[in-house]
Amino acid sequence: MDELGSAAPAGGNGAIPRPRLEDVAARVGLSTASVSLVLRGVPGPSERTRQRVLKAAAELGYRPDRTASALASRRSRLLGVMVAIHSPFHAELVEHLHTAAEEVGYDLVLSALTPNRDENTAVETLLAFRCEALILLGPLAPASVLADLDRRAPVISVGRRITGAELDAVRTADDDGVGQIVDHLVGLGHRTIAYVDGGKGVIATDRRRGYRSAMRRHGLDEQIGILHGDITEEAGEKAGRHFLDDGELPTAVVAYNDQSAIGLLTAFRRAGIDVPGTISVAGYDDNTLSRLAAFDLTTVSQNAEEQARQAVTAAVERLDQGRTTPREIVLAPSLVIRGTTARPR
Amino acid sequence: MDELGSAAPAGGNGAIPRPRLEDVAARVGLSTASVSLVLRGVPGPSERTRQRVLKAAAELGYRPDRTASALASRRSRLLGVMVAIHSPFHAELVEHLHTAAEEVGYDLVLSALTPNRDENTAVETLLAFRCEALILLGPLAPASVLADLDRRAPVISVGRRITGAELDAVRTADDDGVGQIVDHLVGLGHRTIAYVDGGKGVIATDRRRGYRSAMRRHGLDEQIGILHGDITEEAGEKAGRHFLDDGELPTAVVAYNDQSAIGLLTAFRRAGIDVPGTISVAGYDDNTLSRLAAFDLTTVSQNAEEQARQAVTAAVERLDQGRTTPREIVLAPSLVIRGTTARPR
DNA sequence: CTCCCTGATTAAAGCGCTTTAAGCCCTGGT
DNA sequence: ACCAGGGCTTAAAGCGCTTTAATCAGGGAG
Repeated sequence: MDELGSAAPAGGNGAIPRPRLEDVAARVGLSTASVSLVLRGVPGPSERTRQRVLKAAAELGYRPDRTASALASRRSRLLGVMVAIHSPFHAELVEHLHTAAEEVGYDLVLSALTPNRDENTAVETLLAFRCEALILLGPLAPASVLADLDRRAPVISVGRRITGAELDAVRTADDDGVGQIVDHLVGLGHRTIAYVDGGKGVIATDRRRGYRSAMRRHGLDEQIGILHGDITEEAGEKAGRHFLDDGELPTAVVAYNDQSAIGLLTAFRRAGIDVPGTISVAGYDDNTLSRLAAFDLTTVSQNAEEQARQAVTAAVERLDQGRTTPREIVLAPSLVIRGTTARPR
Repeated sequence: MDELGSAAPAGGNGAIPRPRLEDVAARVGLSTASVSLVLRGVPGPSERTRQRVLKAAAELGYRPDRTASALASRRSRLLGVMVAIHSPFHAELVEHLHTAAEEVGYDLVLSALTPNRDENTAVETLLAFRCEALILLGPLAPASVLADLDRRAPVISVGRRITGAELDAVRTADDDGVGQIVDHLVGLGHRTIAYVDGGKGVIATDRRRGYRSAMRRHGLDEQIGILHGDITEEAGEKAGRHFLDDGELPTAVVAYNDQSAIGLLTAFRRAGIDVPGTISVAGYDDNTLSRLAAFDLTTVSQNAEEQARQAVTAAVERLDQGRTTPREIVLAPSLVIRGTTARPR
């Protein structure tokens, strides 16, 4: 196919330069201006011209040079996404961000967060690429830093509540999510429902609050029991062993997240305690692990797709529709009932 | 801090433009040429000039515009990485690619592969960003397509063996990896060692071959037993049930990958069969799951860090050192012994 | 015929950088 | 006193595109 000498430069070194707008223009005997208009689908050029240009471009294998057009148009049409590359949940968000962005004519630049690459580097990279807006997945930086950043480019925080800063934020109602779990368990007949905490972050605070108020709502104030924990599997395991040592098992345990819940499951199973026969366990996040048949964990889904969609919408509103007052979009999480919760006894 | 009006543009709409090279130059009364030289660390400018420029740039919060410099220098210093965003192994590779690239003065552009975003789009995006080389993680495209691509920009395939095409490839010796597992099991005293296959891909073929030849090497030709399977957890579970239905359990099972091995574990545990007491199980990949205490799976590590490093090196060799003949770099995988393998009986 | 549109096309001026060749100013040799 | 040479600095020409204002060819109206 494509037998024209037009084809391709060498990957080696003596590379033939890729075709430019000018080459396409020369081929059809038009100006680069016209070609540019056609290729961008701007109305103006006649139908005949349009066809000829399109044909020539295809024949030459022309691809616009993003860097050049970004420079000239002062618009990169790029959304920068900071992502913790190891997080399955972020992976899911990215997936949906891609499709949402494409629908509105934007492209994504991903900047990974790793043990050696902090939020600052990640963000500076995005800015260096001239991203027009920054979508930060689960940013940890203080609200004030994010606010400063927002002055350089619109910032949309995803998955984290921002307090005390005027910033766009998309998130799910974490307290509500935990509330749903508690409701579910109470509905099954549970009364002694313990909670394994997730530390001192904003999210952890919300979930803990959700647990507390749900318990109160059901008149189970007396049964409130919170164990220290964090975001890791180990924390869950430790909490599990704590329950076992204690002798007095609750009939259900809700964990801060899926990782922690899986730690609990591991501890219980190892001790020969049947889940959900003897004790019910629930997590939060609906991550890949929770879906494994080996765990089949009841959990709460954060609805990645909708969050992604809203984040892109927020960005577009600020970029193309001149919105300037910050917006907080809080979505309702949804309970995912699987095999680790059942009637007590 | 930073109380200069110099500070920051507005994230809203009436944004103050970011400082340009020219602004820095004006501030110190020099030409943009000099400032450019200083900022890039090119020798020439005097020490005094250097200091003044650096100071001014810092005061203005100047950040070079990648797009502009890429355009002007005809070098983007960008490596494009195609990554299956959902893969934990790829996440690890990306992490190390970042650090390796940074060491040689390159930056990464990630392009995600998702159910709705195929290899072609991913790659075209990278090219549109003017990436100088393409690092493809586990590409599925036919070798010929990759070879064509290589004509547009140097391609480095990671994790997959490329046959019949002149291309750079970095991978681990999959046959050797499985061989190591078999050796380990035989060393423990196992003789009936079954294998759950991974389908018909290049990698699956290599691993299967590794299993076969290792068994033969140990004079266990008679014991060779290969079950149909694929890359998923379900496949492992199915294989596990098959063993159970069959009645005749081998003393050890090696799975194509960790996912599949975890499926096996799930099936066995569910049936009340003790692992590794009654049967040993091993996977391949050393992914995040295998490390969970709940699984604690014996597996094979593909040494992400070294692969990443080699991939970047290969790219740099072609880009900056004019290497033009393709190179295949095959690394030795390493056995990771955990808790799912033990002496038989 | 002339004039004024209208629709199609394009010349030309950048976008924010890099890079090359030229320029300036000194110093030191003769 | 003159010139060569070295150390710094910079003017200016792009990089590959976009965009604005201007040009141009027709066509219908007057």
